[in-house]
Amino acid sequence: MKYDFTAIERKWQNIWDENKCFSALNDSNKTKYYALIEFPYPSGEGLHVGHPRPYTAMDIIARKRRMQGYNVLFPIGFDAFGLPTENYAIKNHIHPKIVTKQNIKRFTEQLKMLGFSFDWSRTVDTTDPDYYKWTQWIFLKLFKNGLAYKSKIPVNWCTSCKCVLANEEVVGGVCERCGAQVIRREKSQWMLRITDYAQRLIDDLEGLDYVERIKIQQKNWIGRSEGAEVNFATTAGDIIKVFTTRPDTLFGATYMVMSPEHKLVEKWMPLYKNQDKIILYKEDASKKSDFERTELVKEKTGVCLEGVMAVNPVTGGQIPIYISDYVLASYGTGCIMAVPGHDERDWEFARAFNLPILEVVSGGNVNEAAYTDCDTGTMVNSGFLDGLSVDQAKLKIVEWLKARGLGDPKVNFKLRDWVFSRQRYWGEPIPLVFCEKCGWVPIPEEQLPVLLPDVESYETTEDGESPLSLITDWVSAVCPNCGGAAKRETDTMPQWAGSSWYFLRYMDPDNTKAPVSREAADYWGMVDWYNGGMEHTTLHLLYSRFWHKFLYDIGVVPFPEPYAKRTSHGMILGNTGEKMSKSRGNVVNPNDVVNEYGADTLRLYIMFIGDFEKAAPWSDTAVKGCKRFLDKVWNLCEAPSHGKSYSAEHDPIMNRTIKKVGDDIENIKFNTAIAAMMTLVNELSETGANKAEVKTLLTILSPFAPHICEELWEMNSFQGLCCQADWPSYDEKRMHEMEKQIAVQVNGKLRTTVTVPSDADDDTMLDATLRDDKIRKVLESFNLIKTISVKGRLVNLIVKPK
RNA sequence: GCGGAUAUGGCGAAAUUGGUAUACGCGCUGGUCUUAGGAGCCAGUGGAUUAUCCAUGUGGGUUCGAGUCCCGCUAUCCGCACCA
Repeated sequence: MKYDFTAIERKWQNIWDENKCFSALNDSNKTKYYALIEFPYPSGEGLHVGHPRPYTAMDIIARKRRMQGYNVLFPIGFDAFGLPTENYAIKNHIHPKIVTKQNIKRFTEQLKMLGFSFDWSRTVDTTDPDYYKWTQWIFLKLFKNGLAYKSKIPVNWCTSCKCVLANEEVVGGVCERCGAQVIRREKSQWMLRITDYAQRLIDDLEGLDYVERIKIQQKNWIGRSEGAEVNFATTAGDIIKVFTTRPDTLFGATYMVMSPEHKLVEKWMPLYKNQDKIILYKEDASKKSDFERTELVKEKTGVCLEGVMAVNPVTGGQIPIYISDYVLASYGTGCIMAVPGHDERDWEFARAFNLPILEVVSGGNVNEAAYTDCDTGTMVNSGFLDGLSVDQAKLKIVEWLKARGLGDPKVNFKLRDWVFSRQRYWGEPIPLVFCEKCGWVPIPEEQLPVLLPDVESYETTEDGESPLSLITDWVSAVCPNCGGAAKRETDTMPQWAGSSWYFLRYMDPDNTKAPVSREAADYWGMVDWYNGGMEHTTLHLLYSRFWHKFLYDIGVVPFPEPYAKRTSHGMILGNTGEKMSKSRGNVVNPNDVVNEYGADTLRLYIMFIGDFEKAAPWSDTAVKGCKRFLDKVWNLCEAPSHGKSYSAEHDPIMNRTIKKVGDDIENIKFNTAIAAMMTLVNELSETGANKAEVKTLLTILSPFAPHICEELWEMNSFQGLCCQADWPSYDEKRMHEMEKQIAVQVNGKLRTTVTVPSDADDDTMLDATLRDDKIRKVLESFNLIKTISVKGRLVNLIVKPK
């Protein structure tokens, strides 16, 4: 018979579906296992060949867990709010709802075609009012707990489109759509106080099984640093607060730098002798993003605030104040004390502006470069700190400042609060109204969801407000508090909102009383294994951990962290190693691969392509190798000889392969698991396999290539379905061959190999080595000084000439 | 700039974690079968001046032994808060 993958794949997908093979049960006496992928954004382009990489990986885990006897939850859904759909709607005048529906339909077909063992009965869609009702509910809880607030913050503003732009829509300082100048403009936005959770978000990483680099990136993103807040008096009368991690260098502070947006810079405007220059500089800075400001190793720019001086609190000396764009308003207090002797950026700035550079920590040469070492230097030129180490000086100076009310120890985080509002249509409406009398008032929970109303046009208004603001009927509301006239909030939520809690909804997708019932949350507990892209490490992962901790605090969920284990996959690149993108025209559509080779081949290849954690370029020709492998499997397993156990000849490799494949799956080394199965099939093909061998092969291969295994399983009349078989066990004692080839080195260089029994001890190995002709020849002219033996590996002879 | 990573044949990669570098696959070469081959099967395949020597981006170091550990370079990729 021929391997007709098209017919086979459709056949088994239907059978699995009819038998509800992959439905997770909420009442089961089996141990639960929750495997999670990042749900896709249903884009108009459809699935591309990068999607199946993480999905296949977690499908392999889910299928293996079922075979190991777990009650597995492996769900799927759609993160469907967002910019691309909205932009498509604007361009083509189609309701995003319709576009989303079409895209989800297409994605569903494509995902089903690949044979993933998702529980389709629990599918969620973030744009479904039954879902976003609970997203709004969570927002209201945050609001009521003081974690949502309004604040003026700078946004990207397109001067021509008159709308707020996402950073991604700003390319090289101009608007991606129209090419007009983009400036930074202040706008009042809803913010979430994620910074209140900063410390817990760091601390609780401790007990989690995340890949180490993910933990490191999260910690660095949150960016905790210890230091002090120091008050500097000014000749204008105001106090400037600065945050510094190096209070020990306070004697070396020879000037100050404020961000151009600092409130005091504006307040002091009448005092300046060089107003024009300052206004010009502020304007220039507003055209640059934070990224551009700190990006280049460029000449430092800035302007002195002539007319105002600051006072160094320890020396009492007056020092000048500058504004410069290398100081960001969003970090610390938006103002720094500059210590050019011991900070690189300050040093460069001081050089550019001819400012004095003072040495206050000895050990370097501050005329050559900033000396930033904290471990070895001693304090100098620092009055009462002289002679102390940096660490001692830090403690003493903070104590000194505190006693005089001039400063305090302070922990600072790089993490900023989460900008939560968007002036966009395609997002969850923020369920608040503004009442002149009562302020911001939440919509009563029983009135949720606040439905997204239909609009004529999806573009933002002239002054950058959400299109919802144009629907006057909808905007005008009654204040739930006082019954007076009120106005609805017209901003919507960012796409991150829906994806911050979706994994909870899968546990209990049809609940109309709560986002998730306590019973379901108790049973399913933490997500056991969450795999996703490295690009989500800082934002999505952090946002969802934050929301989850909040839900834990208010008693919705019984555990403080959402994900027990987190791994990440690398990207699939185009043929030439570049990112796959529509504009490059190198996107590979999985449908084409499935039509030509079948879903099993695609799944196998995408897992074989390379290290799962690293990026890998797609190759059209290399796919064939996996198809050839499946052809070989088909030929081997079609008609095996009878045999209830492995043949003596194949016993070691059978046991070894079971162990290797099982271990490799757990360690996300799918590529070497497949290589091991290829080696096995090559060996079995030489002599033919028996029924027992075929059964094991099909079982361990089935998580990777489930359809062909299921068909061959049936052809061999094995019991039940392959996907419901037990994961095979192996015998450690039966994994090894009787004999082993070991390396023989002379002075560390390989000279020959000898064959010894696998369990040979040092003496036996040495004996065999010394009996070797080549080695005997060597020893005729050299004296043996020392031997090093490594069991089962090598013998190294250290020799000297006679 | 800040943060995270990577570098091994013509290509994707592997290496029991300090012990025979290049497993597995692609490609290529030769053979075979065939009316035909862009199918299948068999053999070969790191390089060279081949009894040996040289090879894991690059320069040092530690070690009996280094792709793996340490120090210094170089190059590349990802993220940077309103893309998802």
